[in-house]
Amino acid sequence: MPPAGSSRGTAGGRIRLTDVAERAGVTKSIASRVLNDSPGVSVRRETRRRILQAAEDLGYRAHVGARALAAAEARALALTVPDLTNPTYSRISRGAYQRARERGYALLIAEGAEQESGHSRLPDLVSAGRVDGLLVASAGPRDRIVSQLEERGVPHVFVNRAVPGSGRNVTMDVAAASARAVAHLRRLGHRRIGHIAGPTDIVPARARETGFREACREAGLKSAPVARGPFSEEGGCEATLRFFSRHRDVSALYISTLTQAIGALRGLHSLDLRVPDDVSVVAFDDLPLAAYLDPPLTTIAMPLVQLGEAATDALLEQLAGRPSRDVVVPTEPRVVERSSTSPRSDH
Amino acid sequence: MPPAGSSRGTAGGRIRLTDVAERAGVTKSIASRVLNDSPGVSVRRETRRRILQAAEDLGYRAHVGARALAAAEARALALTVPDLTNPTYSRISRGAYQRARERGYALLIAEGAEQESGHSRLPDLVSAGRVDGLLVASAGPRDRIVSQLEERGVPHVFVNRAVPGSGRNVTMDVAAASARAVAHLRRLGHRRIGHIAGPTDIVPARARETGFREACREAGLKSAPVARGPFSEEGGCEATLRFFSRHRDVSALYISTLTQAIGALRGLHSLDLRVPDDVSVVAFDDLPLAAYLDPPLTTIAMPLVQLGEAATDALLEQLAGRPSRDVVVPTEPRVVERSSTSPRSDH
DNA sequence: CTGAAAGCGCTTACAG
DNA sequence: CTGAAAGCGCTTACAG
Repeated sequence: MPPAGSSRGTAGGRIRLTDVAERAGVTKSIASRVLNDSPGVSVRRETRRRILQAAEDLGYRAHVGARALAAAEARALALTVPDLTNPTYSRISRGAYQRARERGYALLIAEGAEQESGHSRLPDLVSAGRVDGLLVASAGPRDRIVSQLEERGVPHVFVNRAVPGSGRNVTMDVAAASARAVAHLRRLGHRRIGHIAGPTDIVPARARETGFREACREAGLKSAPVARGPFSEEGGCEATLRFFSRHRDVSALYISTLTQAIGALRGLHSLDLRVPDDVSVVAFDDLPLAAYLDPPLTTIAMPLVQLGEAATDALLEQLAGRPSRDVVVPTEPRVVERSSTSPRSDH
Repeated sequence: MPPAGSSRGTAGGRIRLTDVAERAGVTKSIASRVLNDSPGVSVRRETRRRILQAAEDLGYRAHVGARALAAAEARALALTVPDLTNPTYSRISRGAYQRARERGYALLIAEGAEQESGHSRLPDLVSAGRVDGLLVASAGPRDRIVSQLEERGVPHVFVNRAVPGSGRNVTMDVAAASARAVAHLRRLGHRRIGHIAGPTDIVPARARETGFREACREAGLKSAPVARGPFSEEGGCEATLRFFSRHRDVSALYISTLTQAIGALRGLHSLDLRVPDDVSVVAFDDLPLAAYLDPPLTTIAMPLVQLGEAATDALLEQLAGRPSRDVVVPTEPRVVERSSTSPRSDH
C-alpha cells in the first residue's frame, strides 16, 4: 500500500491537469484556463489561488506534447547556426536562448554548414511540430532553404544576414560598423586603408566589405583595397600576406573578424611590419580576448547578444500573427580603442 | 475548388499518418509499425515499399507531440552548459548534437551558470515531456540539482565532470592529460613546474589540479606549486602574477585552460619573463588559436567532440533501459608541441 | 462565465 | 501477424 501522503498522481507518476483540478476542487477546463491565463476567465480570487497552489503543491508541469497536439503550438523555437564554436554565433545563441526562456519558449539549436544535407531537414522541425518557428543564422539568400521556408509557410526570421525583400531580416548596423572603423582610422590621419574580408558567399562578411568600400568612397579616399580569406586565423594570415604583396603603401587595416585579425597579426609580424607603428589594425567584433593580444587590438564592439534577443522577439511577433518586418538592432557599433591603432600624419 | 492534384491532407495542411495509410492502401496500425520499424511486422516487401513511398510522396513527418503523448517519449535530449561562449562547451555541444541527430533525437541546449535559478528548472524539461533525458555539463557534485535529478528519477549523465558514486559520469582522462603535460616538461629537463588552476568548485578544473599534483609526486618533484584564478584571460593573468610573486624559481607552467594561458602570456610578459627562454608554458586543451599566439603555444589536445558523442551514447543507453555506468573517452590526451616549451638543463 | 465533450495525431495492448 | 479501438494529456469550440 502506498503511503497516504503520496503526492503522485495515479498514472505512472505523471501529474496531470486532472490531478490539479481535483485537488483544487474545480474542473479541468477551469484549471487549464486559469493556469494559462486565458482571456475571459473570471473565477474568484480564492479559487484562482487554490488552483495555482494545487499546481505548485503537486509540482505540475503541463505535458508539452499534449499541449502541442491540442493547441497546435510547440512553445519551442529552433536556432540554426553554421558553427557552434564560432564565438559570434555562441553570443547570438545566448541572447536568443535567454529571451526565449523569458517568454516561456524552449530553444533548440541546430548546427550545420550552409548547403549541408542536414540543412534541408530544418523545415521538418516545424512540420513535425517540434518547434513553432526558425531563427536562421546559417543561410545565404540563394540557399534552397530560403525558398523552401517561404513555400512551406514556415515562420522564420534571418539572423545576422539579410535576404533582400524577405521582410524577415534581423541585423545589426554593419554598414555603420565599417563606417565607424574607417572614420576612426581617418581621424588618426590614415589615408590608405585596406580591408581583410571574409568569403563573399557569407552575407555578413559581404556586408562589412560593402560598408567598407562605401565608407572609403564617402571619405574621399582614392582606393579601398581588399583581400579575402576564410574566417579562421589561417585565413586571416594568408589574406594579409596576399594583401601586402600587392598594396605596400597601406598604413591601416580593417579586418572582418577577430579570428582573422589574430592571423593578420601573425602575418604582419612575418612581414616585419610593426603594429601600430607601421600598420594600424582595427577588427570587427570585440571579445575579452582582444585585450590580451599583442598588441591589444582596437575593435568595433557589436551587440550580438541583443541581436539574438531581437531575433527571438521578431519571430515571436510573427507567431502572434503580426506582420513580419526587417529590424535593425538599435545599439550603435562602438570603437573600443586599444593599442593596435596610432596616429599617422605623414601623408 | 482546390486543384485535383493537391497533395495536402484535409486537416489544416498537416499530413497525418492516416493520409499515408490511405494512399498506401493499408491501415494506420500497419503504416505506423512499418514507419517505425517495429519488431514483429511482416508485411510483403511490396506493401512496405508502398508505405514508405506514400510517406515520401506526401512529405510525411510524424507529429512529435502526438508521438510523445502516445509513446511516452519525446525523442529529444537536453544539454546543459554553464557558458555557451566557452569553446570547451561549444565543442562538447557539437559532438552531442551530431550524435543525437544521427540517432534521430533533437538536442536542446540550456545555458545557465551553476546554482542559477534556471538550473532548478532543468528537471522540468523532462517532467513536461519536452526531452527524455539530460546531459549535464553544468553542475558540481554538491549542487542541489544532482540530488533532485536522482530523486525525481530523471534519466541523466554528467558530462566532463564526475559525481562520485553516481555511475553516470562521462569524462576524459584528465589525470592522464596532466601527467602528459608534466612528463613532457620533465623530459625537457624541467624540475620546477607550477600550475595555474581554475576555481576549485569547477570539477574538471579540480581534476586537472589533482592530476598535476599526483604527476609531480610520482615524478619525484619536490613541490607542485599552484595558483588559482577564474577561467578567463584576466583570471589567468592575475593568477600568474600572484604565482610568480611567491615562486620565483619555477621554469615551467602548466595552465588549466587555453583562455587562462593567453592571460598568463601577458602576465609573464609584464614580469619580463620570456617564453620559452625563461619559462616554458603548456596549456590544457588545444584550439587553432593556440598556433597563432606569441609564441605559439604547446598544448594538450583533448577529445571534446568525442566527449559529447560519448555522453549522448551513454544517455541513450540509459533510455534503452540498460544500466548506467561511468565511461571515460578512450582517446588519449596528446601533446601538441609548438614554441612555448624548450629544454632546460640548468638544474 | 463555465462544464461536458470532442478532438489534436499518434502508438500499442488486445482480441481476433 | 493484423485491425479496430482505446488512450496518451491537453485545449477549446459549443451548448447551456
